[in-house]
Amino acid sequence: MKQPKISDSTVRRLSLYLRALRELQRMDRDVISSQSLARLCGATSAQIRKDLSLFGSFGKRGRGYSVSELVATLEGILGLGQRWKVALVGVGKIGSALLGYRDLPRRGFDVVAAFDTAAEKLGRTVAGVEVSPLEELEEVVREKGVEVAVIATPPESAQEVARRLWEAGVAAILNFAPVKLSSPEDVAVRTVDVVLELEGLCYLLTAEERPHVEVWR
Amino acid sequence: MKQPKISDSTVRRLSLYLRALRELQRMDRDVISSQSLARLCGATSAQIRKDLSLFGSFGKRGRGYSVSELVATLEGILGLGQRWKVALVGVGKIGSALLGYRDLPRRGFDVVAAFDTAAEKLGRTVAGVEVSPLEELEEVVREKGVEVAVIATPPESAQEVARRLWEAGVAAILNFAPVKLSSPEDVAVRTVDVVLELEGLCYLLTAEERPHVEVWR
DNA sequence: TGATGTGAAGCGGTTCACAGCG
DNA sequence: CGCTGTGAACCGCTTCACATCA
Repeated sequence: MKQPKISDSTVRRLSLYLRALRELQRMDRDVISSQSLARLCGATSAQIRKDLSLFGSFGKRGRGYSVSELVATLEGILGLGQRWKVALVGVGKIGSALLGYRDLPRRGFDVVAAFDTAAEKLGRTVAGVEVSPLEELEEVVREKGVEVAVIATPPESAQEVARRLWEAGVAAILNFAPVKLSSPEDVAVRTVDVVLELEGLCYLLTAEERPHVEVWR
Repeated sequence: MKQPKISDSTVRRLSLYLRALRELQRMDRDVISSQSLARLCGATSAQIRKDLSLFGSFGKRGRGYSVSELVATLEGILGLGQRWKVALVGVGKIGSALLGYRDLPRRGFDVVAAFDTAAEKLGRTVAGVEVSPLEELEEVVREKGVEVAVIATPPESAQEVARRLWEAGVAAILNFAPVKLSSPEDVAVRTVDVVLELEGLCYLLTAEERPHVEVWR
């Protein structure tokens, strides 16, 4: 099976499947059909089989999939066979919340460095990680071998921080600042914007209330 | 122009355009072409024109769009002409971070109620909002006229909380718990899962390193 | 028998290319 | 002349339907 082009939505779903499968694993379920799995993660069975078939065939006809095997397979595909070293830039409200988020180490992500500019935060240790001054970013990132970064700075600084991160060798960035980051194409960036999500929900609310407007403006 | 079916990705982009346009407004820019706007938010000019054309025609040929008019138009489309009352369930790390997040009120979302089960948090006021016991959810939600809710509870409680929310009349839910919420189709749900985003990034990192694997498993 | 794996069909979103208009 | 608005072409993801095989 050749390594094909995988769409972003497929990758998202693979993560979704994995999340559900781990849940099943905790419940000691050891075999599952694409149909049951579909119900658990809000997909369709055909979609699941198609997604998996992009990488190989992992099921047994007439029976279904082995939960533990499929977990291992998906972890392999997603690159979760290793632990990832994460740096956090910006130790404000969101940043601190992430530092204390137990699911990160539990799922293979170790926050090994944190940066901020505010003098009163420097040197303090939050959830076992010392907060370093932003000037030392390049140095610490290289020294500790950081692979993934989370940006939780104000929007004004995000682009600049991002540039410094990838110049220091970070190739994946999760951005919580509400700005579009422009980046070289060999750097992977995803942005999470809470307000944007809320706005999307509100569109649906107001759209329902006006089901058949004739002229828009 | 009839009210058409708008895809989720279009709605997301409209929010994206709006974010960039507000930025432009702050810089006193008053007219912009689809092309320049495209550069600012990582889209294509054709995409922007197509998206907008679903709702009407708002530009001037040969000139571009009026920034302030387009902001107003998009706010109208997205239902942001009003302020929304938000309830927060779960005042842990993420919940507290959201309570203190200034962009919410700034962008039209007022957190008017917060709930938790932990006795030591009850009655305390976080960022101007009193934390109420979870039992009072229905009562407070109805009393205050809450329209939108944010779930930031542990995953085990999320589904139950969600059900109670929509039974109390909440029609839009932003969910930070890493579980698939099943909901009636007249309730809008979006889930933000930080670990899932990180996993997606890691796929790209490892996929780059193995550009042409011949046999997958 | 029952569920997988997968070509083929269907569909919806994106891009193209240009007519239309200020 | 420049940029919008938009039908038409294109492309890729999703769904269907069934041959396949444990």
